[in-house]
Amino acid sequence: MLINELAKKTGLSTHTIRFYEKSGLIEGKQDATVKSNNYFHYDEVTVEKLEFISDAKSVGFTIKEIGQILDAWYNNKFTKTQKLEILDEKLISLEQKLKEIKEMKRQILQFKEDVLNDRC
Amino acid sequence: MLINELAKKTGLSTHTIRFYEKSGLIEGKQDATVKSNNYFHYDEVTVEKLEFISDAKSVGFTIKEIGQILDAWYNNKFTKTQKLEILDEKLISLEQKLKEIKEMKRQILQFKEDVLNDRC
DNA sequence: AACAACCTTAGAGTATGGTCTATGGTTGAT
DNA sequence: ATCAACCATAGACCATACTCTAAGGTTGTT
Repeated sequence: MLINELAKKTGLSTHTIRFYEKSGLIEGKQDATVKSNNYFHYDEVTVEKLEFISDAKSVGFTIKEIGQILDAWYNNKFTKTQKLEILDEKLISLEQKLKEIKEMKRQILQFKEDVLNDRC
Repeated sequence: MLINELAKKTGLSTHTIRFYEKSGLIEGKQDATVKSNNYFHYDEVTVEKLEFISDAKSVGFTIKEIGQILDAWYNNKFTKTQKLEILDEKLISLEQKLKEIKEMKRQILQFKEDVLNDRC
């Protein structure tokens, strides 16, 4: 599929998709047999990747971190051990985020108590 | 205390503290009886606020959102009902974040499985 | 008095993550 | 052949959240 269809499928703008491509998160392919244009083609894996990118962004991962995860999963530029290391590192940071969010919830619930009891 | 001591107590730079002050998150007081300078003084509540700001930032709240929470807690520019509304809104967004992070954890564990079983 | 170590404001500069515009070429339906 | 709707690249512009620099004043110790 071309970029417009990819945009429609993922809900991202073509601008954003191009930005992610420039950032190395995804990659389209040009058809060597076609010489009249230089259009890029994207596959279903790219759709999956973009969906993952959206999810990963909303949990606070940076573009760089997301690139690492995608490389660990889809690419062969890392050894098995390196891939596992990267993924474990991300799991640890997710655990950390979970802890922080739970603590923040606790704190905001306390704020609510204070408001309810006119203590502030 | 003056800004330098505040910085040491909170681990934030004076630059960052001034940025937060300009953003309306905290507020120092000038001593009206002293005319030779215009130094700002900060109290223990400001220390607490800055600690909260750091925590709130790490769970992904923006400066604007943090300002709202602090206003809901410390200020009287909102009614009780409005305060509770703001805090509930933040609790909902924290729940949402928790869900997203758990889902991301699940996904990365799946990636790990795939790597371990040479499926990628 | 002189010096380090503080204080202030104003504004410039940086990194991240987009978002938009300009320019020019291609495709496909009429 | 022409026109809307696409495609590509390059680079400008934006918001957020800092981070730093410049310029000038104050304080406290020697």
